[in-house]
Amino acid sequence: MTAPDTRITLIKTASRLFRRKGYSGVGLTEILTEAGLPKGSLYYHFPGGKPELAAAATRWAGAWIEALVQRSFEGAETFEEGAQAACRDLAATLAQVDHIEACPVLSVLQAASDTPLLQEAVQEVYASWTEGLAREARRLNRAEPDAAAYALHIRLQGAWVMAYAQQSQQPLLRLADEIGAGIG
Amino acid sequence: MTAPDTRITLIKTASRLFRRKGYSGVGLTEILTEAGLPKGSLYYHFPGGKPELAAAATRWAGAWIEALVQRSFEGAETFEEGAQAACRDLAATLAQVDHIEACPVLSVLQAASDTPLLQEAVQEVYASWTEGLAREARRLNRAEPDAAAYALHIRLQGAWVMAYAQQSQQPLLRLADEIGAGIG
DNA sequence: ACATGTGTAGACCAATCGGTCCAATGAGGC
DNA sequence: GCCTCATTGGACCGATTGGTCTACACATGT
Repeated sequence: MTAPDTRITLIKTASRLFRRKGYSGVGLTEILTEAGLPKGSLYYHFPGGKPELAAAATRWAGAWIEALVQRSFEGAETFEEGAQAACRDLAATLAQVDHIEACPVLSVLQAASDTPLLQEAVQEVYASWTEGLAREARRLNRAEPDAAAYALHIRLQGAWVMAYAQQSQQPLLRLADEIGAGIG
Repeated sequence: MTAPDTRITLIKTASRLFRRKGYSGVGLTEILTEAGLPKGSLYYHFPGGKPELAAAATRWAGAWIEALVQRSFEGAETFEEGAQAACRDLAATLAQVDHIEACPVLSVLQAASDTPLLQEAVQEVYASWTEGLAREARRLNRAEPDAAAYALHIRLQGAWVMAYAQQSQQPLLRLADEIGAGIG
């Protein structure tokens, strides 16, 4: 396995496991077993150990989600149209696998408070998301773009939590309908 | 320490720690040290061990939040008014201590998937919250009470997550303002 | 052929994990 | 005084935790 492959394999595997069981719920052994890699590789690519790996995984998954949302907004003519599409696309993506996974940021949030490296990554991803939504709001001439972006971020976050808890895409689809009905 | 005191002490201590570090992030030793109790007491009152304690803590904290929200709605004349009050009361309560704590349900969510006892408690609390909000919506003659209650639940959840992540009550206060402005 | 350096493989470590078990304690009935 | 039983105190267990360290494989340049 070439070097960059090892790194990205670790990130992907860790991200998936963290989103399913949370940062503290996953051991390094489990990550390495699933990735088919020895411990030496992990500490070679991530000298900072678990926190550094988690920070990288958070940023990677965060960027992935951001790209998904941005793609949803591409064809939209109004902010609400884009928001609806984002909800539905996110729902569809989460439902692709048997188990609906948590938001990647959420999954490491509880461990972030005493792990500066992780704390930083979390803040960065959240800020980037809100910023990305605000950019779309401005592009589509939405009134009060920052407030609208922030409100959407909060609702997406909440719906995702509910979807994860209930293991159903319904909360996200319901949110899309709400937005379509002109609420918010 | 009398028997009921021991039980409630364990529940309160566990609830606080879980909300700060998550279910998997807290060890039994830490809970017992903070509570000033030996291991024997824990397994006497909660033979099911950590999962049973966590389930009890989730239900206890869930009921506490529900009571808080219900109190917020008491003086309201419209559903929106009550919702606003709930956001502000929740924000004020969370800000009472130095560290803003996560939603008690959220804090055990990631461990619930492979712990039926916990899974059950989580579902129960969420259902009870939505139901409680719907009851208020009906009492205040809100149109489409169930949808309104569900939508508020999602927004509260999302704002709480953001408040926890940013360690600020601002997201909840902002949500209150939004609702006051007639959005949603 | 040999030196160099990047990565991999995995043994090993102290500390901590959740859980079990039993002796000691102490209040209340007799 | 003594018995009873609910409860506490804490030693102890095997498994797992995140992390360290060293030996080795292999590609590359010379």
